[in-house]
Amino acid sequence: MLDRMDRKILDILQKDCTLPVAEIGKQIGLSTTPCWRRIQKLEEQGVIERRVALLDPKKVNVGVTVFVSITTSNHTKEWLERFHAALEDFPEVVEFYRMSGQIDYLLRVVVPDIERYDTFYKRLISKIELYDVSSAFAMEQIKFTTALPLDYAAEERRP
Amino acid sequence: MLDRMDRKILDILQKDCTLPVAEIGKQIGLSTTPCWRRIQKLEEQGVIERRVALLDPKKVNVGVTVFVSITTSNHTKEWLERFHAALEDFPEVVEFYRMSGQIDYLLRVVVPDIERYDTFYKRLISKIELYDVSSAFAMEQIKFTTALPLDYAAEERRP
DNA sequence: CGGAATATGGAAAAATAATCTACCTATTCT
DNA sequence: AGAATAGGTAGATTATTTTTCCATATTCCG
Repeated sequence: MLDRMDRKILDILQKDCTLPVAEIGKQIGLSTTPCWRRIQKLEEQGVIERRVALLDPKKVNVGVTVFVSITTSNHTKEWLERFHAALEDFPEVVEFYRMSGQIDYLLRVVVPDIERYDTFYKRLISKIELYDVSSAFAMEQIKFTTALPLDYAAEERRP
Repeated sequence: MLDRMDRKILDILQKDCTLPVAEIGKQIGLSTTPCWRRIQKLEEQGVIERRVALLDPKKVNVGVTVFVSITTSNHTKEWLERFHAALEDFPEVVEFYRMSGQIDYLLRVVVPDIERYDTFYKRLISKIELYDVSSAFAMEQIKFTTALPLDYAAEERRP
């Protein structure tokens, strides 16, 4: 269970993990040591998975996001494994979900432009057979955050 | 332009931004000071936007991802602003795109379970009028990374 | 109830890392 | 040749993390 202090710490670290522990402590009303211990514990428990640098997509030339909906007719274990492995190899695929409903899989792909998406697409379908692929282009990224809501963490988690 | 060294640095920092500069330097074959200077520059240029802690979604009780496709009939400026503002207020909405094609907007929403999604959905439609809303549930998050591909950053970026 | 065990908070010191400066060298470009 | 760029070393300074030691609650049994 995460108490109010833990959630305050996580709230801060999800926005900026460069702040000194002493500063975080000050913000939440805790001295350095207990604040530091809580952070350690959150890391041990795996609540904090890691700390990473976030880059500006445009500045690394991947300003275009495409959502790719995939349907497959092949549901064998062997195909699935090849599919997963294939997508791991594409750094352009930044998110990959197995879905319920009509669509089997959903990808979020980042590329510099539409031409490059086409190149990616060709490489994808040459690597693995897919029944149906449909691409939807994002015109604008209005919101993107890695900060998860913490309100639900106050309750007991389902097992 | 980002040269090979910059990309190596970014590659490391996208995975783990807690490493000491000296250690990063060692990994890429650069002494501390020039490595440090490059990181400073990448931050000034805004290539590195910020450094954040990533949490385990399940451990903060938001293990369920839902993609929400929204179509609207209202395209006035006033409606748009209210729409954007409304979604900013929902911490469950972690991604929000304006799309081309049939669907106008796409959201990624994180919640603890389907019941909670329903609660979210009701709050959403009570806040703003939407023409059509369609929800697709992710059964499994197979891949999720904040690390952008860096191969395209080697080229000149379009203005 | 008393007291051990546990959890939590705090102060201060020790260890580590970041930051910044100065100066030197090699390479490239004009 | 001279300017500009990039890397290197060394050292001083500051900032931060990590550890140690201690105090205070709170809980849980016998």
